[in-house]
Amino acid sequence: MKFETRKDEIIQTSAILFKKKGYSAVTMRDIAKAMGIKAASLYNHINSKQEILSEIIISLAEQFTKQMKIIKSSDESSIDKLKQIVALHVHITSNNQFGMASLNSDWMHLEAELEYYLTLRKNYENDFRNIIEKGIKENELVDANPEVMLFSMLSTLRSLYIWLPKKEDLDIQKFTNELSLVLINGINK
Amino acid sequence: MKFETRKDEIIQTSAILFKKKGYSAVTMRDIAKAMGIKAASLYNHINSKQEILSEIIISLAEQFTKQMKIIKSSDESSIDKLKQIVALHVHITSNNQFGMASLNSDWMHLEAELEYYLTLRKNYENDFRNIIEKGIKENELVDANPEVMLFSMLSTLRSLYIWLPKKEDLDIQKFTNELSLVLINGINK
DNA sequence: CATTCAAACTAACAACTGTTAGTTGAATAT
DNA sequence: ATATTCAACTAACAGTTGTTAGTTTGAATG
Repeated sequence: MKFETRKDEIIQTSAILFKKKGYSAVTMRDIAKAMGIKAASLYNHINSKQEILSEIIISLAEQFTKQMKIIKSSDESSIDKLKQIVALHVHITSNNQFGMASLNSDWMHLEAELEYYLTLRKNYENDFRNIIEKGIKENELVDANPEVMLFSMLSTLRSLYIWLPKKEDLDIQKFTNELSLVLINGINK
Repeated sequence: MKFETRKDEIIQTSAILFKKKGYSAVTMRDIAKAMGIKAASLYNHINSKQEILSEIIISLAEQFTKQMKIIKSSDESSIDKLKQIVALHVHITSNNQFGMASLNSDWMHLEAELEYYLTLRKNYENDFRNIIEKGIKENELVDANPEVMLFSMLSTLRSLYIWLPKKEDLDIQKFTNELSLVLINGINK
């Protein structure tokens, strides 16, 4: 692992610890110890513990928002858009295993940026839902409850950070295809 | 809400707070305040904060284990067993919205009972996996990666505690059927 | 009426929390 | 050589943490 700046190193080190124990259970002294320095030294690079969490979560949330904007305004079929969403989640998660844990488990500990995060998430879910609803309307998808479809897909995609690390020697492209298949075509023969 | 004992009331009240902020961010004073008493008074009924978490999580994990044992040793088809697993998760989660949040998010803060919990979980996942693999072998399920199938279903089922509460006026039976359909048959027309 | 007892209370503890202030030494720039 | 900057340090803070000890209360029981 290499780091752009010392601040970046603090953030990535923190993300590892946050994934293991959660934001609240990790102390500034824990983070410092993991870096081989004293807690007070961290403040030469960051302003607060809160800032660390915020940097981890917001940057990831903005990546999702940015890519979703591209996906939704493309002119592909609904199924293909859904496949692209699957690929998006696999891609970001495989590159940010630890940060994604914070995004999913510690977002409620955001303070100044909580509202902003919730807006990003709401918009993302709405875009996702619209793609599903259009797919149903245009007879690409089965006529089932779109809310249940959204819930099922999103739950799986949001849990990727738990599963991806367990398969270290994973072919990402292959996994993306397998996952798309299961999510879209189900498991019934 | 009514409670069997005062200890029970502490556990259920704690579960509500744990869901909102996580185990580590909830203090004994928070729990006491929510009950209208002082923190020290909690210790007339419980031995430690840790015990509260343990009671919440282990009792739920044992419910799953117990029911899985029944499902796996029945002589139904693999598909029907999977449908029963879906129903099991919906049932337990709808009755334990708050506790399920701890089970999914705060299990790593177990101490004395951590190992026991991990054993229960591992066994549960193995039983789940065996049902899927048998389904593939007997041509009931598509010949896709069973690990991906397990991951996808289990992720969705484990996230139920987040989604169920949002649909207060939900017909549980109907929801169970819709969810089974999406998980098993997919969303593709 | 006296006694018992569960369940509340007050007061305190030692350890730990995030954070600030001021200092030091080494590397870099002038 | 001198000055500046960076990034570490020590020491300390005020507040919070889980928990213990000992005490009071009020209702049920004898």
